[in-house]
Amino acid sequence: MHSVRATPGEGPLFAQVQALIIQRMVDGIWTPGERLPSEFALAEEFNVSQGTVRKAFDALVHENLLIRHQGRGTFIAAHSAKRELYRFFHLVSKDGVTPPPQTSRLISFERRKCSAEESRRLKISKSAHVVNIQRVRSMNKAPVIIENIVVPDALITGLGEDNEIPNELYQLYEQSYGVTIHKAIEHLHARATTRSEACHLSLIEGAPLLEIDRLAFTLDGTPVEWRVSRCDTSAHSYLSELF
Amino acid sequence: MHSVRATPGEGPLFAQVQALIIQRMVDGIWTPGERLPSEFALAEEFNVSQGTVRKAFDALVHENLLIRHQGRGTFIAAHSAKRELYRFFHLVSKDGVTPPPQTSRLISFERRKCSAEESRRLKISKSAHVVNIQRVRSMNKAPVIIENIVVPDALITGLGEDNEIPNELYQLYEQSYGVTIHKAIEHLHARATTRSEACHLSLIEGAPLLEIDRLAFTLDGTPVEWRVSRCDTSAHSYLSELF
DNA sequence: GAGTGGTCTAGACCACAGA
DNA sequence: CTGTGGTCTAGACCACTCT
Repeated sequence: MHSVRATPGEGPLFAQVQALIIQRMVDGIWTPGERLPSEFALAEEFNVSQGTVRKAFDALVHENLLIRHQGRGTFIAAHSAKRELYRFFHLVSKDGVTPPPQTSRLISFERRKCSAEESRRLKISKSAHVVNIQRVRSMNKAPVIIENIVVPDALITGLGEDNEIPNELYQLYEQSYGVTIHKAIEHLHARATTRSEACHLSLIEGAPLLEIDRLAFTLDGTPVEWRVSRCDTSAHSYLSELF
Repeated sequence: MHSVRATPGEGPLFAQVQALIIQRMVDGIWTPGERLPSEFALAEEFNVSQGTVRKAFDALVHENLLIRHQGRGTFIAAHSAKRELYRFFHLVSKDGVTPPPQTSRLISFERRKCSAEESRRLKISKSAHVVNIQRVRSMNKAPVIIENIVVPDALITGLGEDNEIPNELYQLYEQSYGVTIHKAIEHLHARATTRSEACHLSLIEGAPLLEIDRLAFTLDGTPVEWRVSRCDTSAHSYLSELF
């Protein structure tokens, strides 16, 4: 069969195996939560040794793309509320380190043509449409974050029409639209609260706010969501661990 | 010799090898920049196979503790200006992503008894002494950050007496005092500029500032430095990548 | 018990650096 | 040329899960 070796591709075998696995995820052949064939089965299919498949798996596990369970098998990683909390939500309460439970209140929801900036950030055509969600997130019943979320309409057709908008959007993208968020880049600034923000967050106008400007990407590097969160950091802080 | 197997310790062999290697770094037997024995040499010493040593090395390379050079050997990772920039300095210019060159201006330097808060954060005795540095960092000649740095005096005796205080302190800690910063935890807040900060940063009082509260740790988890940086984020942003 | 991943070993060959 | 890490293979045994 020589599925891998017949097309030598580039570089080490394990990297080629890795790329093939990722490609199957991108193509939707393997979906989040699904169990992969065993290491030996894949080794036979790709005509490499089991150790080579293992090495490819190892790398993908480190990238949070696969999850192994001894005795059960290897699975495509899926977003879960718990996982999401730690990976993509870095605001922690000031004293304890525990991320408090959250609720969201929708402020506005609209489907409209994208702005020039949105077109640039999301790499979509200037005439494309987007879904724009604004909401306030509360922790322990106190409003803490005001979020402005922009997603290309094409990626999530029908969102908000027949279904509720859940707290954890990334699970929704994944489960309902087959869009898996894999990476995000955040730019943080300190900004003064505007009048309308002050109203939503029970702050005074001009108070310092932490602004988190996040662009989220799928597996193949396509930007999927642009989210700007403005956070009241008087009782919380953004946690960043450097290794 | 069965150096590893004779004392079965706990868990997998490669993890024990890993721990032994880390211990030698903590003990100063192997110092930053130094070349380690080859995989085969260590395998013989520890009485394991070369593959097991390799697996231990792999993990340590992922943790930024070792660096491999094909054909040359494996080395203890050392802080370099370039490495430091990417690992522990996340402020980037707003437009380009390139971290601009920096200069520092010393505001104050003193050796004194630690405060209660400093004792708590640095886990040192309430009667211990600390070195306290305050300085302003500029990027492209404009003042951007005001830093307040507190280090236990015991760890860096003599600092600032006979030598200059360099821009990159972590290199100094490592090279002059054998203290290697391996991990840091940062808590970010938005804060209003105080009068004295406003003066140093050429801002108006009350303008929003990004405060970075960082605790830095050595290999064995000892806190070594407490640093609070207050940043003007009008032309820069704190970059955080989530995977 | 059968199947899976987890660990460990042993040996082969390659690519690179340095004397 | 020698020694190093980089890759790949093959096979053994263990620990865990499920039926």
